Amino acid sequence: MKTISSPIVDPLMDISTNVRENDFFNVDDEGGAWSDAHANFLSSLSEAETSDLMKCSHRLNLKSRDHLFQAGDHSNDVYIVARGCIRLFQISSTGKETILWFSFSGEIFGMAELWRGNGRQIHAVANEATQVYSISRKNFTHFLGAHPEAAMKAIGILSARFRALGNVLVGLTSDNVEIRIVRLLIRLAAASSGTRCCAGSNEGELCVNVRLTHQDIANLIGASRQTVTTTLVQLRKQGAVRTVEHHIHIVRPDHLRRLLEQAAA
Amino acid sequence: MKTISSPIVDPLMDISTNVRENDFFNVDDEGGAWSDAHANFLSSLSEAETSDLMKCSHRLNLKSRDHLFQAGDHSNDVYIVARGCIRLFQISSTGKETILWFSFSGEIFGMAELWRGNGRQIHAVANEATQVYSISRKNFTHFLGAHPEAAMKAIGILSARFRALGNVLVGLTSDNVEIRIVRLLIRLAAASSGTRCCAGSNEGELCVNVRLTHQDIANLIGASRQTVTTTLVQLRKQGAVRTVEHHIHIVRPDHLRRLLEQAAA
DNA sequence: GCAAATTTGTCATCTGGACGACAAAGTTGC
DNA sequence: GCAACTTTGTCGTCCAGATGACAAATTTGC
Repeated sequence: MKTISSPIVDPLMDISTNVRENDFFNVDDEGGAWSDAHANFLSSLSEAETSDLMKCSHRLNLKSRDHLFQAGDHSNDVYIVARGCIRLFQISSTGKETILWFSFSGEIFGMAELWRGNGRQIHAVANEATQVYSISRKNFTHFLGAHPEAAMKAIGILSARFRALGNVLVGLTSDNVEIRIVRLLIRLAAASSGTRCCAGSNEGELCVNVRLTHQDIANLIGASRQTVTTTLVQLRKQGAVRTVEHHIHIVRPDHLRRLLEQAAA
Repeated sequence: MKTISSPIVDPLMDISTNVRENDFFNVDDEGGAWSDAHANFLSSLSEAETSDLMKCSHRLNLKSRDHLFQAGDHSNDVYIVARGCIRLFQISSTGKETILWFSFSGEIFGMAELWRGNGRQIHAVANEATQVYSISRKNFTHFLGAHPEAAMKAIGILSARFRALGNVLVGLTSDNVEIRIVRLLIRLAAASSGTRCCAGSNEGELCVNVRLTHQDIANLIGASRQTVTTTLVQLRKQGAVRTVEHHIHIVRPDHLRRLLEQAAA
């Protein structure tokens, strides 16, 4: 739980609480690939590395729903979230949106598209008011070359992301909608745990600190909006979750855990 | 189309034909992420890099169906396929197999799991008689540290793999089984194009040079074996594909391309 | 503060594809 | 070369979840 003290770092950047020791999260797919994947890149860097990276970055302010880049764009920057949340998604040939990822404070994104000439494949949109640092492809590859340690971390993050996506894929082919929603909520609770919940949360409750419409959830798990609504109503009736100020709280993590275990049996 | 001439490189390693200029493959998801992802890591290295890497590798011979590693294993090696084909898959909590990937000659795999302590998450099995080079985690990270260029290539490959997986995910949520099979065949034809087809192939025909049961295809696209059989029979009746010596040939690439276009409209 | 737009909740209807079952064809190992 | 096993092909049945439609509630922007 360290606080970054480098003077170069923006005061916005108080991402001091990426604590994921909560035992519950390990229920999720074998060893928390999801948490690894949401590792805080920025805070994993040394002071020298952070300083070097910040020197060649500049900050962008995004309002909710602002587009950072779209499929087809030829921008080739890497971004690090300073504060807020970025939604990364893809549009299929039939026009359907599939959300691949949310990037929270300290997370790096846009990396996977650096080494390809054909422009972006995915879309990046601010999910709420968000500040990001942008680093040009040239500066970033130069940075990685100069800091082999950081390059290893980048590979590690990319790897974790890859594994997480693999798990989603497996879930998609073998779990029903209810289980997929439960998994998603647990994952998002873990991923967003770095951001503090403004709303009061009761004892033992987990906060999924992302603003999500049912349509968003549907796009994340590959289901229809209606089915998501119905399933969520059920979970609420069971007392497993509740809605607090536009986001979901997991009231009874143990209940969700049990659902997961039942599905496996 | 270069041939590796370094004396350290095994004579088995005649992967001189990873030609992917075939225009057809670009039909596939915006810009051939799939082909990038199946990039030949080994032949992309310089002679000095190859030599360094080979020094610390040792070769393994696998019979068809031999297990290289399983989920839970604590082996931490990276592998490069010398010849043959490795199937990489995951088993869900309900026991269902999902094939994530096939690695062909020259491709590197096992990388995504280097940076995690909890052992393997996926399974690697020889899909046919296969030779691989194995490099220990320690040697590999050391190698990457010493060769920043190679590290960049590794990141590039990981990135492409990541994008490819993202595309599969999108396809899974928005395409029906027929389209998913068509996409798969096109992708595999591109990926396996480095291996020459022993069977005679007619003019304009593409060879999917991997031995696959219908069950395998089902595990790759998240469908049932029966549906795959039925769909494949249909495609065969349409004259789009044919079966040659345990593998599939795409007789009329244009026909498949048209199916894809229709689905998008 | 109110109109417009978005999101939620709940129907009834329809279907792609899963699942089980089984025979025929093909493959493997001793 | 034959027995055991695996894979293919084809049924009929069934259901999770997609789709469309609409009213109620909530949010947003001027």
